Amino acid sequence: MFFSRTLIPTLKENPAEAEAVSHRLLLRAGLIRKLASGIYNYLPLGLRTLRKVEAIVREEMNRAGAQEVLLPAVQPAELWQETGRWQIYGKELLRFKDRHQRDCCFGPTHEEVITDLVRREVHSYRQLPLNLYQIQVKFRDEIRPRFGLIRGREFIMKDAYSFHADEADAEACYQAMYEAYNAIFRRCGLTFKVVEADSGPIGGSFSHEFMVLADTGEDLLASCTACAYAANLEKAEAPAPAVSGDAPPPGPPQEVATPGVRSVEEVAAFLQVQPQEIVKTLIYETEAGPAAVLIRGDHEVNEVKVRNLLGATDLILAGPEQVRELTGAQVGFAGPLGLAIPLYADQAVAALPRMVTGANRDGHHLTGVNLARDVNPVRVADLRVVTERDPCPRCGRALTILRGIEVGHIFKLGLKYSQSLKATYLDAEGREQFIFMGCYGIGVSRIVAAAIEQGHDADGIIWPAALAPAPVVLIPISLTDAPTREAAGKLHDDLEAAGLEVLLDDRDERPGVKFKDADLLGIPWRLVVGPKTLEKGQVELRHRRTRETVFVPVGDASRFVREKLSQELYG
RNA sequence: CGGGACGUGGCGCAGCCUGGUAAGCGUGCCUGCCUUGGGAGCAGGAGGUCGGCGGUUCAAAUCCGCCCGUCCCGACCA
Repeated sequence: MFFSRTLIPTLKENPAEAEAVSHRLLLRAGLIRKLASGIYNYLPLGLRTLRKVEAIVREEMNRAGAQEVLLPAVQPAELWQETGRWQIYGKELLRFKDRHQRDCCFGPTHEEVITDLVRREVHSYRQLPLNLYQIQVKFRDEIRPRFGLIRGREFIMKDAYSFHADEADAEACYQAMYEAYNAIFRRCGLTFKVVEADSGPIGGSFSHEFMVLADTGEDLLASCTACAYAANLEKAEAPAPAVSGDAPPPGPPQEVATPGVRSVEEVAAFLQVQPQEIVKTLIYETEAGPAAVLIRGDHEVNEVKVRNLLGATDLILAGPEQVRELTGAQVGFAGPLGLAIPLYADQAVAALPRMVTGANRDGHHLTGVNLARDVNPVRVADLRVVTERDPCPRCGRALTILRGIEVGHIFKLGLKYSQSLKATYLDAEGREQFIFMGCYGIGVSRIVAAAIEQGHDADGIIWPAALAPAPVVLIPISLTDAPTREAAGKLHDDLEAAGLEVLLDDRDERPGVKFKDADLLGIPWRLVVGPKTLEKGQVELRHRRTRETVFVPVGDASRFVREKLSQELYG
């Protein structure tokens, strides 16, 4: 590969539009260019890395017994209406009409299409199990695309769907995918963590996410410092608190005037109590009506847990008008006493012998409230977000909160789509059964960005060897020096003949420019050919990450690089 | 959708408050000379309807309005 003949428009300066490291470097290294918000062109080197990721994903998926297919990007509305998602999926679903005024969408995911295919073609238990995957362009009209390839609207995803005669077989496949995913991310050279995840609106009983650890990650995860427990913060379980031995307060709740004092901090300061003695009453609206959620003042509500407990699809915090209507007071003074809507309390609230709550009266709070004694029946559950102060729910040791970028997610889907789309098979006894399903996604283009978030320094990208657009860059110091030019040309040919991709920087540029670009591009190995070292029959080999430099005989360079690389790729 | 910021040659920016003599800097690009181990130097040159539309004015990159685009924060803590 010749630098001078390849479109690699590197940038000296940071583009104004890019903030995140990976976004900046993807643009500066000339790997991508933006066409519109959240929509990017992949340039030759960016595409090469993308293909590297795809190849690893393919190999491991095939190895795990999955078969590749390619499904359409444009899908008819009818299928989505059949599963009900035409209604449920919000504005993220890009909808449009074809020339016949038929409703269509650009696929954000392919459960409908694949299930439709399988229901048409699979009718017998003899055809199961089946694991079909594709590497496809998806479109999700994100509220706010950001960070370049990390949250684009158009992106490339590997999605696999498996079909089974029974749940046990689906679980075996889930396990196989779990292992395949570990292999994939390991081979990509990423530092990642597998976490328990909420299965979300896709449904299903359990699921895992694969998180690339990076400080810039959008996701928070709780990870045990001692055992293997790790979970998305949305999912992480809070330990049940010890029940207090303290007796409830002697008298009934006391109303105290707290004019203009509404936040937990203000109430704590005003009443001279600890935040953990105060209880926040959050009023939610759901499709099934309003509900109140009680959370300790020093805790945060976990809306995913609330949503799951209530079985609600729509869950939004009530606005000031609804709060007044339901509580009789403005926001800041809501409390559980006398509320005529369903009450839900976090288990930490239920463990409090006495608490301070709003009085449902402007400018007033109640002290000495006891949940069991004073309040209407309350459903108690784990409804809060865990913190680093909480112990691990499995082993009791310390938890730590990390940031990650979600690059993979595996779900056990169950019968959700096979039932709504009537995908059935006949079992050995001739009975019609719904097909059991699983689904498994990998953000292929996101991996490219995640690898950069994890691998970079002040000079540019540091690719894992497996993902680099090319493993070697070859820099001739001078093009006018015939021996240098010839030696570089020969090395280039030798390396390519040995099956290595090599980027020969044949541009008529000064060495400094080439060094800077080589660093920016993040190519793992740099071979420099120059008159000085050539006199000694040597070339210089430098490692991008460690900056370690060795001089090797010209004749040995090709073999040497190959050895170094295979060490890096295969340990 | 709410808040904030931005939009001036390919890229990064200044000029705008205080309208005219402001189309300017750096970099990149082209030509030539020179140079060649960490983004060299000199000389010459190409390239911009100042995001769009409308308004105010004798006069608009500059003031006003609308629109479009882009980025950042938020869209949950009572």
